[in-house]
Amino acid sequence: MDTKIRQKVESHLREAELKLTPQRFAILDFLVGSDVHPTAEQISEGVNRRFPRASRATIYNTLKALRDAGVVQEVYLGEGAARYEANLAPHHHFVCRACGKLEDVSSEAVGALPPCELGAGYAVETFEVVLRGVCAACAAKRERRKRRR
Amino acid sequence: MDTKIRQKVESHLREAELKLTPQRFAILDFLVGSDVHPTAEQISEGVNRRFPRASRATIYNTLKALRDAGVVQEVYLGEGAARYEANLAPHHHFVCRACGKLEDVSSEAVGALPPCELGAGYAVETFEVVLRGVCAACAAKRERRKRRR
DNA sequence: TCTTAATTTAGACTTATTCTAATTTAAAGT
DNA sequence: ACTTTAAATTAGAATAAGTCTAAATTAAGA
Repeated sequence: MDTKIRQKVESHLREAELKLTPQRFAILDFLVGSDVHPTAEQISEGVNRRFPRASRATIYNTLKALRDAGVVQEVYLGEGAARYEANLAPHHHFVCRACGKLEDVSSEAVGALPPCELGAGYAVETFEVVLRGVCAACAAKRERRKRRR
Repeated sequence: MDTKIRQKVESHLREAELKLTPQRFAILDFLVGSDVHPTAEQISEGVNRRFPRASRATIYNTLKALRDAGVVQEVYLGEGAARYEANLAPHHHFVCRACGKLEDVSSEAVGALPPCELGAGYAVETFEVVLRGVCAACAAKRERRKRRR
């Protein structure tokens, strides 16, 4: 494992006051090195290609612990399984209607939400935005198809 | 059933080119009359208190059909089960961190998203916002608790 | 090294949802 | 009203995602 990533992972675990177990290293390392927002199932497959193996319970326990520690984000899009990522920069998501790809969108790109009127007494602390549409690659494909006609 | 709601439900079903079955009436009627974003399970319980009964498969099939027809919205918050509502006005959601309550937030209250920079070629068509924080009722409760000390 | 609380494990269990194949029915046509 | 038929409904089996349990292991502090 890349030493730099290993150190990053280690500091995350320490920060979260979690024991530094090989399983946790493996899971968090896998997530740090992934940009596809894998499901628990995919994380399990990826991690278990090599030593150390992690049981299903450990995969779920670890993901939950890391989520609670604010080290990973859990994303629900209603496609069955939750998806995970280790992107710590505040961000939102874009889902392509055509290819289904899930991409991160930086918080800055979305900008601040206009102060919303929720009635007196409401305190909004965070917000998540899911943008839906067609990604550049799919849009280009469509354009080409159109031109061919 | 209230004649007005029945007509509303009927026009929705016709619009969606769905057969007008008693089960569909019952399900959609239940949703129109609910403001709690029930789960499929809760819809099943509510509908099956009285005639006509609807099987589990029908509940799910109907909700999916209505969702595809744009008549109901399916909301996923990662709490296990999907939740449903018949609010056709464009809107977003607020989840209270303290009591877990899910509330609608009108589109106007949230306002337009600032034109986001997703890179060339991206076409954003819709977006959903989930606001999280503390609702007025819970905020008041906390305030009272604080003062008592 | 010893201790202990935290962690991991296999596998059983639960919950949410989908599937299947047989039966029924809404609605269009006569 | 009566027939027809594609669509819808049904009970229950099947699947998928995640949680729980209780025993075994282990990280980390004394």
